[in-house]
Amino acid sequence: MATDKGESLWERLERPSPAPRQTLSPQRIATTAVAIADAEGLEAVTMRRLATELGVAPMAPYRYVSGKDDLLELMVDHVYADLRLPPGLDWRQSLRTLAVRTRELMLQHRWLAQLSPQAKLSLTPNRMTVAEQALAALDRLDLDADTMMSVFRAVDAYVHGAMSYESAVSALISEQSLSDAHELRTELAPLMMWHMQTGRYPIFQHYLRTATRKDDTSWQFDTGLDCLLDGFATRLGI
Amino acid sequence: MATDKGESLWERLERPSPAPRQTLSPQRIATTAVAIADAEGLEAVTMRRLATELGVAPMAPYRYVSGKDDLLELMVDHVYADLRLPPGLDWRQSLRTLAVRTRELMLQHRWLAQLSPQAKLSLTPNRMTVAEQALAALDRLDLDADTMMSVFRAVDAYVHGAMSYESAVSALISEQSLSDAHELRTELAPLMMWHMQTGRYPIFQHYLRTATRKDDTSWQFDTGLDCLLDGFATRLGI
DNA sequence: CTTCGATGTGTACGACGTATCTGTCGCGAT
DNA sequence: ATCGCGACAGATACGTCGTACACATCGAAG
Repeated sequence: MATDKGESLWERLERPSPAPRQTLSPQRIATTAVAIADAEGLEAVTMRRLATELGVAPMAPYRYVSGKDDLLELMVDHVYADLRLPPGLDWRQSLRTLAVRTRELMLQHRWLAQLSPQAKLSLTPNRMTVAEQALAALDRLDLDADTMMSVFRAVDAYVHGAMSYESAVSALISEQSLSDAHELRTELAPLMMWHMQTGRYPIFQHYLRTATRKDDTSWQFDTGLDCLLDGFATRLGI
Repeated sequence: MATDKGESLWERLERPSPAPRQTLSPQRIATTAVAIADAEGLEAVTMRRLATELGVAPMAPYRYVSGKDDLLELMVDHVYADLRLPPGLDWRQSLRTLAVRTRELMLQHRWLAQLSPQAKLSLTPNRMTVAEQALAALDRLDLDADTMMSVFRAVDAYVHGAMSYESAVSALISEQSLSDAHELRTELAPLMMWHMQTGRYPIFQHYLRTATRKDDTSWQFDTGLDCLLDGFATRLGI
């Protein structure tokens, strides 16, 4: 009923030609969606917003992704394309750079660590490639298949868990447009104070008073990671 | 305009008395919401659904929780009340039972592991208590505050990361009403086959063919955990 | 009896994901 | 040169969600 409304010819000619076709592609959709998420956070990534950004009708992207879940998978795969492991490293160097690079990736794209677990689970080509590279480094050790995989998974679990926490904190910081972690703590102080005033958390309180690396997230990440790697070394006999 | 519509007296008398007041409480809200999530998954937890289940108008719970985020925090705190560490354990036993109990909690409430990281981050009394208990076990070791916290955090990160993965898989299983993990694999087979046919993942393929504990998620969890604990032991000199 | 704060109700709005129908382009076969 | 078809994008609409806001109703204190 709206198509044959008063609009005729001239108006229709006025309308920018529906583009030389092939405006959309999974590539373009992925980069655009990632750009939105990088700039304004995951909650800004909306089917409608994506379409607007692409200069296209709300339903258009559905030709390429079956729904929002698909879009998220596409985004994950897209950013993981940047993650490659240099060859020729021993198992420990491999796992370590895997972990560190993944962390860097998640710091660059904070939304990555905020995705729901099932979006991160996705068996995506670029994620598979990363896994394969890490497994390749472990394959030389003559571990049985189960152990090899569980070593890989343990590192992956640590990285994701640690980054979930770290990027939730950093999201809190930028959400309130605070400049650094120290300001965050003074912001959160009332809540923390309330907890502490109950006197139920003496050791935690002691930590808050005496710790000197509360803001050194890299150190915290690396320390835990190195412990984990030490564990593999001792338990599996290098 | 709807209040003084035709409705008069008899209709108003018919209306069930607005209940003897104090129908709602944070407690009741939490248990009800948790029950919904346990039974039908996190996506079934809706403000409207919650209200219906409580026998109350959609906006009523807002007197007690400021929004959906608050509700999620309340739910997290509620289930963590069940998690206590027995006293008198050494540091390793403490961290291990902390991890294992947390895993059990997340298996009991699969939605826990599916929450967005910022919902899990919440500084909730019962979570604080758990942390305090774990830190207490570490406090006897004379580590500096930073190291102590990073040990605790590493275990927490591992647990959350591992359970994110595990419960995403188990959600996939129940989502398609498959009876066990083996059926899942035959269901996922086409996708996996497609990946394998590319020939780009030879080591992964080797794992799929020769691994015998692919479904033993407890073993996988415990193995990674024990490696991590070994790592603390060696790196920190017990 | 009146007044008041605490508590639950009713209604409504805007945003979101997405099903479906319709129009239009480009290309290969006739 | 034309026709028709399949791939592509537009337009519209529906149902559901979170939640803002104004109102009604209760219990108890004055």
